[in-house]
Amino acid sequence: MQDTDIEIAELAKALAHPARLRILRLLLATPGCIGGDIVGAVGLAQSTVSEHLRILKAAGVITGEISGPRICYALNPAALEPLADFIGTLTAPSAAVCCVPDEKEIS
Amino acid sequence: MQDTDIEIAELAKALAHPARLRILRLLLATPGCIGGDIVGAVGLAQSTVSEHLRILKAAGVITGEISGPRICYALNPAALEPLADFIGTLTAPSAAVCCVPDEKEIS
DNA sequence: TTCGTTAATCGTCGATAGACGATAATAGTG
DNA sequence: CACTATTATCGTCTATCGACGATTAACGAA
Repeated sequence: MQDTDIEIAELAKALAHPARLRILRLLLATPGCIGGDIVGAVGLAQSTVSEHLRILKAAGVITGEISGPRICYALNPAALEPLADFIGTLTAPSAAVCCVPDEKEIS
Repeated sequence: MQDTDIEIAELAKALAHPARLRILRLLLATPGCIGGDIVGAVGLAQSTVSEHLRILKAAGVITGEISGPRICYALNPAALEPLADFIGTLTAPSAAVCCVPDEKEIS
């Protein structure tokens, strides 16, 4: 159970910064690819934003795909499942499962 | 939206440590009050555990009630709702609501 | 190939987190 | 009141985070 907790803690740490939440919201609101627009949107230095993107990528929350000279970032919400499950366990001690059991392959 | 992100980041930070996750699991598995049993369970120094408990309490994730010479800690899962909502927004861009609709007003 | 654009990396700095032992503070008991 | 048990706080240390400027790497276009 310890490595699971470590994994969940890593995910939570990835979300534990307003700038990273902002980036995720930005990616959610922008279905297409955006590259350095993130830098302008969060109002931080380019290197700082790159570091935040690296952290999010390392946690698996986003994916980066090279698209010409820039990089297309996209959300990977499935990576957050362990964290979501943990929160769900805490918030719903009685009604454990509420959703469809496998939403992995939807398309 | 910024203060919301800060609040969510604070919640995520509270979960961003294996020892704190362990404490939360312990509280979930122990409906009754436990005090210093947490210290023995997590295997850290008493002062360190007290600090983790303080962080969790500051985030509102747990509550502490004085019960004689010891303190009864209890989960307060409702405090995690902003974080859970955020994750839900990311993970379910299309199917927004999947659960019981009466928990909060779904917006 | 050379240039311009974009992203990642490096080095550095200050601030914060995390751990510990030691020391208070609190509450019940004799 | 004195004593014990439990918890919180303090002081200190190391490690990590977060931000920045500067530099480097990768790629398309001229």
